[in-house]
Amino acid sequence: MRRNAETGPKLRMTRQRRALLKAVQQATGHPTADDIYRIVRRWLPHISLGTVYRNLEILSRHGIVHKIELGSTQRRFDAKRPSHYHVRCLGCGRVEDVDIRPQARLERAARSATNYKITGHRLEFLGLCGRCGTTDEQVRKGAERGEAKQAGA
Amino acid sequence: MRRNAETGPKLRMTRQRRALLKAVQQATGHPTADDIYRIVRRWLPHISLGTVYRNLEILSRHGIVHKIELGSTQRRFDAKRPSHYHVRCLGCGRVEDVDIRPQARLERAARSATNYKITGHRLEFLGLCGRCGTTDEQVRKGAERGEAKQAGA
DNA sequence: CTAGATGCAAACTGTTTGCTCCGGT
DNA sequence: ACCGGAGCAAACAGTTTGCATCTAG
Repeated sequence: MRRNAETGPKLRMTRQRRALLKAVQQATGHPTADDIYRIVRRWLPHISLGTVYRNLEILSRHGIVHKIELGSTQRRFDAKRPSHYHVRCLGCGRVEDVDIRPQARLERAARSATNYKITGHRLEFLGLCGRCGTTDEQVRKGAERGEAKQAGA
Repeated sequence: MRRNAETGPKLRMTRQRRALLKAVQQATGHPTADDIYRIVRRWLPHISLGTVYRNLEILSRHGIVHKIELGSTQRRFDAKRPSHYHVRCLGCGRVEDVDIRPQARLERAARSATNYKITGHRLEFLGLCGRCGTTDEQVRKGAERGEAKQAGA
């Protein structure tokens, strides 16, 4: 099943596709596939998780939603927006946007430091959110769960 | 089994632990747990994958090896070295180091842009390695496999 | 009408864990 | 001798896939 990533076969706008899109857009933060599944089931109780994954994948391939693959093994998605960076709370795992403009200079630097054709970059900050930052307890819990804690990975 | 992430109980230097360490250090690039498993079995044919994971986790908790969790859902490890950045080839998936010093300014910027206690960051570049950069074919393959391709995730 | 999409369930991959026996210190 | 560690297998979480059936265009 050869398929060109850019143009692909024609997409059909099905009920579930529309619902998925709506869910991703209305979801605050950066929902996981499962979060989205739960939301969409409010409108389409019989939608299957497979459909959610399939569509999230397709939509992200078409640049309509954005797939986030950083830290942890679980993916998160968000409505496609201009590139931006994220913070991940080491305590509770939540992910939020960081309002810093993408630094083209980083890619320039990487370009001259490697022999790769650099096409992009991902930057994620690690730390403690307001809620978790006060207790500190969760950091250890996080560390025990195996969440990374050092910089510059 | 409460366990302090920083100090922990005393570590025992077992045969398999030593082998694991050796494997991580001698492995070129950034091996996955499974790569390491294969290497170590050359010396300890009966070591179990569980042991590999357990130790990699422990060693990384103690800052002896470095766990990389970026892109893809599979983890990679390397011998602990000063923090550094990585490039991931969108064609073949290989991961290499990028020789750029960690940018403290990024964390400073994130600190003022959020209300998180920022403790670190991870930066990964995406692109095509020398081998894949020429064909371009693999990019589409990568896209089909679902590898991300846009920046600033 | 028909290629593409869905639902469902089974399969997979990578990782974690319970348990019992083993071996560093 | 003690207690952390090893081996093994079963359990998990997240994601993917095969197949028969449906549906948007």
